[in-house]
Amino acid sequence: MGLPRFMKYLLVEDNQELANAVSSRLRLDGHVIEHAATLEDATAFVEIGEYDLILLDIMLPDGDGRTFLRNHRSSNLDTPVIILTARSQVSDRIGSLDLGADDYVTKPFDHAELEARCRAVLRRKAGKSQTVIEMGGVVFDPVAGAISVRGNNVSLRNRELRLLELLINAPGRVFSKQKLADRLFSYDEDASENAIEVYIGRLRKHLEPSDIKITTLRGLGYRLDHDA
Amino acid sequence: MGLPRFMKYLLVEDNQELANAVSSRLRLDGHVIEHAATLEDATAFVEIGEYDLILLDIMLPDGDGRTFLRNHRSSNLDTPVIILTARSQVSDRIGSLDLGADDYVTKPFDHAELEARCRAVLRRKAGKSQTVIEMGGVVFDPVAGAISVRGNNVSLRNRELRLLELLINAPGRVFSKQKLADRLFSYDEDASENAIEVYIGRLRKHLEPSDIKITTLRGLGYRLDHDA
DNA sequence: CTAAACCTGACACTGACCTGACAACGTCAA
DNA sequence: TTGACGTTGTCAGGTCAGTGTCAGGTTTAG
Repeated sequence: MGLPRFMKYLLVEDNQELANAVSSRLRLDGHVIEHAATLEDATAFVEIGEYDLILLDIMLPDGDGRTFLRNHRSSNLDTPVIILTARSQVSDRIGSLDLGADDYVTKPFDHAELEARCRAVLRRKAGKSQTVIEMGGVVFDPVAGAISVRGNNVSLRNRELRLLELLINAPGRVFSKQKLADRLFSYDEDASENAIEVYIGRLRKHLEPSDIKITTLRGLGYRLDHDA
Repeated sequence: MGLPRFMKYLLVEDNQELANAVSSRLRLDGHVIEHAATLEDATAFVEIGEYDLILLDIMLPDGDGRTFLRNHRSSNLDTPVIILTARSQVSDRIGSLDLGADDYVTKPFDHAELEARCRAVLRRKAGKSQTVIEMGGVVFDPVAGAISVRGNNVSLRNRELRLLELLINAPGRVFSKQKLADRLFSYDEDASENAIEVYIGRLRKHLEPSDIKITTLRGLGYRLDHDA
């Protein structure tokens, strides 16, 4: 990777525990992290320093993270921003689209996943801001929560969308049904594993015209593949 | 590959029976296990010794395992942590990912599965996201659940894959049929030793075009060799 | 040479997975 | 409130890939 090795991050997050965990993780890789717990702090930080990447929580004690993002963009600053958002309805994301978020990660997240996203965004920064994921005839816009297959807009339901989101962000990787269920359902919902099978089926139907297919690995899980 | 063969584990678990089972199991592979039954003990252990991997129960008599995890992370220690959690505590294990756990296993678990997770995490740690193992024309990608032999993708079944994983992680080491059976099958499955012979045969067939051979040592077991 | 250990093609079975149908639930407008 | 509508998870029935056993053949140690 031709990227500079060490980056400077700004983490805007009010949950102290989560902030500590993320910070210490990223520091292990040699990055510099500064942490703001409020919008006010974040604004102050940005005025003083320069950052390579901003990790931004949406729900903050003194306001909506999107206001920050909007102000940031209107100051003509192109620092890439990754949104940290709670397990959410699609509607939460709509609106971030025009504000110029570069990517988003839904809590809870694997740290490996967060790191991967950061690297991806930083790599992209060399070129232009690209938020949509395109693959095998499928265009997936995570921030808007919409997909199109071979040019046709397809409206996915909430669960289908989130399932696709999980799979397409790690193509070629196996997800056990257990893991998918953990990510799709919150703890008070107890859905059977069959629910996952059903959703995989529904999603497959939507993806039929594309070159993306979801492979079943019996006893292991599912994997999204891009067949040539 | 490249990994030290013997690791030092810290097991934090208050259930004595389970702790013994896990310990003795891992010791069979030559690893060193230290066992802490309380948060207090665990903290003491971590202050004194260095560990390659920590297995951490969430519910402990003197507090929540996540407290430990949080402290551990904020001390900038990057020892990988795998959470052990009961099936019902879904929210626990999800939240733990945010706190910097590397993986989680739900009780009750197969020992085979626990071992697989441990290997995966250790590999990830050592190889900096280089998770694939390459050897004698065989590329083994545990995350994708796939292998390729001389460039051709080969789809292995669940059991074949796990058998290969065991062998390729310790090339040159002899595994008795008994040991392989222990690793491949859980307690409630009682397969004959012949099943192992069958799987070895099937795996050999897949590996035929490669430079990897599985050698039979009569009366002792099997060994994976890389012949020049 | 003999017995034990190992190999392997064939086969039956089980349970993991798929899918159409449906009921429960929430939403929205009237 | 009512009813129409979209979404969601369960269920039951069917399919089939993966699995382990077996029987008979082959190899090896002593």
